[in-house]
Amino acid sequence: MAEMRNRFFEQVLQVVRRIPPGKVATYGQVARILGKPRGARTVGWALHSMPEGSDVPWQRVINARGIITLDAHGPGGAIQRALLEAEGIVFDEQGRIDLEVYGWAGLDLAERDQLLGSSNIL
DNA sequence: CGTATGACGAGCC
DNA sequence: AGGCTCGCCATAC
Repeated sequence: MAEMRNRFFEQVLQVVRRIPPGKVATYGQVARILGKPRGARTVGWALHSMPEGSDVPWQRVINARGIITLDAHGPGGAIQRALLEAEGIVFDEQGRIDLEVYGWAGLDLAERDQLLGSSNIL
């Protein structure tokens, strides 16, 4: 089989690539999709060590409160915010994104199964 | 092989 | 309400 050592790192990137423009997902949500409901931190770690020049829309991942965690008061956060606003996402006065409006619905079961390698693990 | 490190999250003070 | 602590988990060293 091809690379069965499919690192968690890569699984995270695969899921993030599925987040459509104008939508956002939370670290915890991505972790849950990968079967690690308590692995939110690890998702953050995966994105922070992501290779540059990748096609991964990393900016679409924020925390559970709808707020940008990455360097919130520095250039990193400003860049992420700019990228999201360019996709049409609106931030409220507190710099928060309304997950009820912009939250990604997530993958349906078929997609998730396919992404995870479909070895009928569930 | 043990310790440290986060772009988190939920709970407690 | 806002801030601090503790638990989680896959890598890095």
